[in-house]
Amino acid sequence: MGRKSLKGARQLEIIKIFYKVAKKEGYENTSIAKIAKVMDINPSLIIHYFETKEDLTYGLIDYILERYLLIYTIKDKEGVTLSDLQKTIEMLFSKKWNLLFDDGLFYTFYALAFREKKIKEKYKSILDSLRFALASMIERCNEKEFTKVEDPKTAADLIFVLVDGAYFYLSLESDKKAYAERLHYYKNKAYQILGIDPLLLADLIPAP
Amino acid sequence: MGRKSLKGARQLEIIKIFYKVAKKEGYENTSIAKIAKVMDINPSLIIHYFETKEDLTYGLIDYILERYLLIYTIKDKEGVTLSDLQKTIEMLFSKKWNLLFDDGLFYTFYALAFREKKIKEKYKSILDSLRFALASMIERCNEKEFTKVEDPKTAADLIFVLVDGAYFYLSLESDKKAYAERLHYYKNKAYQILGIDPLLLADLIPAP
DNA sequence: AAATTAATTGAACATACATTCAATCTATAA
DNA sequence: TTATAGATTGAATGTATGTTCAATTAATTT
Repeated sequence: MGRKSLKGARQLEIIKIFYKVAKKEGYENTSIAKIAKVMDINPSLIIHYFETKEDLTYGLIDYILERYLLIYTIKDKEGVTLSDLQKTIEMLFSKKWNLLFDDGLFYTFYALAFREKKIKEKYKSILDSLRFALASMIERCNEKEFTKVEDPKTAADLIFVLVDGAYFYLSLESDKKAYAERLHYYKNKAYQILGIDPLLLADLIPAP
Repeated sequence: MGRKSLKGARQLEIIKIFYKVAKKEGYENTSIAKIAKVMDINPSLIIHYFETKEDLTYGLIDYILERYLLIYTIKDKEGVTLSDLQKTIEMLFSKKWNLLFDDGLFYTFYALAFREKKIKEKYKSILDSLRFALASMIERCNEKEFTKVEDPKTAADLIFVLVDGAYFYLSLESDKKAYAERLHYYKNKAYQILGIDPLLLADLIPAP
């Protein structure tokens, strides 16, 4: 008996507002009081659902990493086609995910990982699972002889190094044309690693 | 007449302690009061030399970026040899600079760049100058026919993408062996880009 | 209707923060 | 020696922080 618990739902609501405020004003400028004000609730209610601010922060990190994982949604099905692999590459080198999660916050918590082991492990496991997913996709493409990639795991790693390295620099680039050209260049490098001629797939690739 | 100004020297002292404390406890946990306590001076003295905390933070960022630039010290002289280029590559793929500046803080302020235009410009200009320096080094090696790199600028960019992308992932890797192996692999990729056979240079490269 | 469980509020807490201002101390030049 | 400019202190300010606790309100079951 008693009242139905809203814990899960309420926690998510709070995290979403936390995310929203932190995106706008920065994580370090986002207090429990601010979140409460935006939600028009009492700050102590937030403490009621998350015992400490630390817990709340971990909640936000999980939220962001889940969305980070979500954007790539690398297919796990058996019936992988070359077009699936290609769509994945296109996705990795697009900037669609900006709509799903904030780069600034992603890097903020990445920086935090250097001092907090828990966060480091979270990030590591997410990054690993993405690499693993891409590697097994390449493997299945190999099996069906769509590709002939020698070492799928190494190839997947290298592609992600390109992705991460490219965005690290390009996030600072304000010239949109330069941005697009560079990204396109690195994308072609990725296709090269896979032994795929991007010209053959031209129909599916939007012109740069 | 009057007293000699200590401004410059004192500012540097303060920044160095700021760096030290922030490295240990994180930027967001480092207050003016904490810095003052470590230095055994009054907090208001810090405000006297840096009008606001913002100014102090910019000072720290400049300090870190200067050191970041310093570690690479790409030679600017005319007499560039193949060994100079090679030393640069070795340096880029070593982790020596950990002694000079803290990765965690470097990424902390990198994350801040997403919200603060001034910081973004600082980072961009540092990253660009490194790329430019490497590109012109390659060019001079081309002139002397040590290398035959088609597009030195693009090659330099690509090498830095490898560096940045590799460290982005590897900073989360705690397995030292895996860390070293991966780094070595990406370094070889860099040599490949330059058309240099790393085996020919084996004497200068420490075994992985 | 009564009992129970959870949601929510509101007041209060100690603490830490960046910054201010006036006062004092100290080195240097005239 | 005296005037002066800068170094340094110390007290004070107002604001924001995370967290606590008791009190109240609302939903659900018996």
